Formats: sequence, C-alpha cells, structure tokens
Amino acid sequence: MNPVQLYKCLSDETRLKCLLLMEHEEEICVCELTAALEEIQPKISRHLALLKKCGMIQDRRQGQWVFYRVSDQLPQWARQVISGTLSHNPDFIDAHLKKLCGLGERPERKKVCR
Amino acid sequence: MNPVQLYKCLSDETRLKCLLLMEHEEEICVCELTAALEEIQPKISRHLALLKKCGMIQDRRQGQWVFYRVSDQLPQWARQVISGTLSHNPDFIDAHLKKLCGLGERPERKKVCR
DNA sequence: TCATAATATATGATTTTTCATATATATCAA
DNA sequence: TTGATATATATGAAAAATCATATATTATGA
Repeated sequence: MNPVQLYKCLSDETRLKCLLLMEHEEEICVCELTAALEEIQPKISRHLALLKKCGMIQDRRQGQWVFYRVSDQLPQWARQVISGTLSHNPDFIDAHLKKLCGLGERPERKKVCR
Repeated sequence: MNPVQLYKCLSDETRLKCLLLMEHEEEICVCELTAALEEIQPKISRHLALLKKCGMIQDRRQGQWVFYRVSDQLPQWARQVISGTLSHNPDFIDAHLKKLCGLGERPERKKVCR
C-alpha cells in the first residue's frame, strides 16, 4: 500500500466516512451505508468499488446483502491511520451513526466474521 | 483541521514528499525541494502555497531563501499521521534524501528556529 | 417480480501542471 | 552609491488531466 494511494482513498468525504463506519461497525452493508450517509446507492457502490480495487476493503455476500469491512490485509500503519482518525474525530461520523441506530430494519448478520 | 482536508493535502505525491522531507529535515527551502524532487520551481511553489493555505506548513524568509517546516499549530493526531507515514515508509523519500545530501551548496541556516 | 448491488456512460467540476512574468534580495562593477 | 545582473520565490492565466456525480442499465439472489 503506497502512502499516496492510501491518502487518495481517504481524501474524499464519502469514502472516508464509509471507511470510518466500517471501522466502527466492523462490517456494514451497502444499504446501511446508503441510509446512514443519505446518498444514492450508485454513488456508494462506486466508491466501494474504488476502495476494493485499492485493497482497502473486503466484502462478503450474504443473500441479497453485500457486507464490507476494512481489509485484514491492510498494513498495520495504514490501519492505524484509519483507527486514529476515527478516535480523534468522533464528530465526523456521529450523525451517521445515530442514523444507523435509528434504522428499524437493519439486516441481521448470520456470522460476523470472514 | 478537517480529516478530509488533511488527506487531500497528503494525497498528492509532490505534496506528501515535501511534507515528509520537512518532517525529516525540520526545515527546508524551496530550492532544496526543487533539487531533491527534480521538479520545476513553480510546481513546488504551487504545492507549498496550497499546503500553507490549509495550515499544514509555516515559512520564514532568510535573505533570498524561504524555509518551510511543518506547522507547529497542526493538531497532534495530524502530526502523528505525518511522522508515522515517514517512519513506516522510509523508501518513499530515500532517493530524494540522497539527492539532498549530494547537493554541495545547500543554503546555510542562520538560526534553525521560528 | 422485488430488493440489493454493480457497471457504463456522459457531463460537470476540481485539480494539477506549465509557461510567462513579477517581486524580492544579493552581488558586483563602475 | 548607482545601476546592472543573477538568484530565489511567487503568481496569473491557460491547458491538460483527473475526479465525482447523475442517470440509465444490468446483474444477482430471494
């Protein structure tokens, strides 16, 4: 993971928020991101595709849902950038987390892990 | 310092290398950056102006030279991102540091500090 | 068929780069 | 000291490249 490539991934508000939500929730599906960020689905999908192509995230399908998480292949130092950003900027995704909790019908995870 | 703004600053190769060279050297002038990175002067100056506008760096003039350093106003967590990037990616600026040392005629600093 | 998600395309917006030139300081000869 | 010249840096303007978004379409699974 080249540092410039990492920071390009983090330099867009939608992408950064997606990553921080993944970091916070461990895993999250596209429809949850769409609802939490109040963005249209193709926009979210496009950014997820970019993050995946760069090796930032991994996904698993569960029925109709696709869950995304920060890649466990990510170098430690890059992972620390993400977790440090989250812990030092809680306000940045606060409203979106509230929206996430407010969703009555979040998809249930069968098994949370890879 | 908004996290997206920080990562936008770091998401360009020239800007990131300038910042890491400043972090490594403590302070460095435009002509040294130009030589170390082998880029034309207006390109370097443009990126420095952007970094300064964002509050990432500060400068001081000494005679004909202008020396730049990472701003001491930068939030701790942001500063740690820079220093962590440097320490975990030494290869990223290695060749440029070598070029810097190879410069016979580096401008002498009268006083290193602000 | 319905819901979830991905992809293709076009377009607009932003960013980066370059060139030309301006400013500021330093040097040096007359 | 004055004037000429060199060096360091900044910036306006324009071109080029990149990126983000919206719309439309397609794919996949229940």
